[in-house]
Amino acid sequence: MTQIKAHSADDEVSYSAPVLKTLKAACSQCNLRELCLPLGLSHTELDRIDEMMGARRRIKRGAHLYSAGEPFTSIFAIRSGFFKTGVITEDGRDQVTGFQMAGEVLGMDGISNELHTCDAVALEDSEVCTIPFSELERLSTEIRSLQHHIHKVMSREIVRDHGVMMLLGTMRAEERLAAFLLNLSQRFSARGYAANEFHLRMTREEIGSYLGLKLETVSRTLSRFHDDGLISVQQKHIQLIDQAGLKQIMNTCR
Amino acid sequence: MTQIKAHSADDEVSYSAPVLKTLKAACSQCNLRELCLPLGLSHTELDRIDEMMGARRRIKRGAHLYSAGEPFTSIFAIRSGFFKTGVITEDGRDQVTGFQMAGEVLGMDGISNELHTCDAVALEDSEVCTIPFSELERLSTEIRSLQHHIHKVMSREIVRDHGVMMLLGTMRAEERLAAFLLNLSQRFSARGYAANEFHLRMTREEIGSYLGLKLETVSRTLSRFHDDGLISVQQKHIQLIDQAGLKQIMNTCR
DNA sequence: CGCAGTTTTGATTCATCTCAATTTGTGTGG
DNA sequence: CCACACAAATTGAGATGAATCAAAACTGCG
Repeated sequence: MTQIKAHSADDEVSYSAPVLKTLKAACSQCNLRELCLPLGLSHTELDRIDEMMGARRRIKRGAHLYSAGEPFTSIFAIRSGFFKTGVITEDGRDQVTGFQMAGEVLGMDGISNELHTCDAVALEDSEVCTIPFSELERLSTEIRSLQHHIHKVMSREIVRDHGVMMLLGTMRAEERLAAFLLNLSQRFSARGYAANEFHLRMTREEIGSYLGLKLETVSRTLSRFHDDGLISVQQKHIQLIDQAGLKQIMNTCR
Repeated sequence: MTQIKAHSADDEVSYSAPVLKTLKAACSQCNLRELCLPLGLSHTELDRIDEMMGARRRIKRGAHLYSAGEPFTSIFAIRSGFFKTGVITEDGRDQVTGFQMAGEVLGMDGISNELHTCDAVALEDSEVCTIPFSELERLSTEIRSLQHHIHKVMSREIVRDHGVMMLLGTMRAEERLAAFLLNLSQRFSARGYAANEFHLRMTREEIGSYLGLKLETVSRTLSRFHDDGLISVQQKHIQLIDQAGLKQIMNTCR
């Protein structure tokens, strides 16, 4: 259902290549390349990667890119948009495991059992590049820098997860929120967006789930930051006014 | 300092191979092979893997296998013993990110930046096989099942981390402890040890750090389990008396 | 045998959750 | 385009689970 939209990719009409070609992701043309791929690839290597890539897919806000339990075949590179990933237990508990934005890779949890182990949901209309995983493995036996890059990306995910464990295991609510806001800021600015003014794509409940807090606590803590002049909050619109102050909270709180 | 002991590996004296050979890990001889390596390797492939492997290393209880900030060159397969991994922030906060036992792989967090990002400490006298990572990458371009196995192992680590995030984010103290004990039990029994009687290698404080609780809470909760007839606790000696009851606590608590 | 590190247990405090009411925002259909 | 309904966010008051502080008991090691 979600891939129907791929045909209407309106930023691709200028291409003169045959229809089938326009459905595919073209890394060689992509300005996010340095996020998904290693540096220093030759033209031939890039061509082979273009060849290997699967279709682009548009995911409407609220739609699932994949769900826990589905068979795993591909990982996904986010071309534009914003996602959350999360797991749900039998007894209905929900844990958001991460928020992902353009240039980040989704779905690597599925490799271990050939099944996706979490849900990936678009938080705004998004576009992803499908990367058929066994194709990727095949090609990476020939392009060593590509192979190493896969390892790096997976390792980065592990390191990130350790950071979240630290956050959940040792930090109090204020510290968690401060860390969360600073992390978002840093990632937005790395993508050329404003570092201290952004729009939250997720609800307070989703933030809370990610940070191990209740939505009321998230709301209250944001209000306190607001009152203390650290940030400005108007619903989902956030301005970081005193980044140094937020950093201080992250460390000094205890 | 920690690798000095490698020479005294006393279970290797029966080998007739030259000294240098006895220092190396021999996967082909290892009964933990199915945990570290893919199934269905040919003799030639196994030989090449043996060739690629680095030295075995003995790590005394309390010694570091590696520390955060050290340059990354190898991952490690645990041959025997027990480890903890953890991160420490500048402001001195300590988070145990995992406990590892025989057959599990350590150090994959280091791939992303060529630096170890956490500490790995032996909780009992242990032995590990050093796997030089760039050698492993080289060889895995030739042995596809090996390449896929690396991906699986890393993916499994990501899935495990998500489980810990769920635990830290949504569970109360009793649930965390119950989940922790059941997880240990399951891993011990997968290695042929008793499923419901084991020795904790870590302190209450280390358990607490892993579970996001204070050591007093860990102790109290264990005592409560004991009083309720779910387990028997005598210091580090644990018996699971009512596994079903523990499972119930994991789910029904809320 | 004694000492240091670990664990247990108790009393109290505090941060976060829970429950509840209100306000604000958003999307849909008349 | 407005009004209505529903979802999201804010705010308050009170309950509670885990942290903190403190002291005692146990373990193992030199």
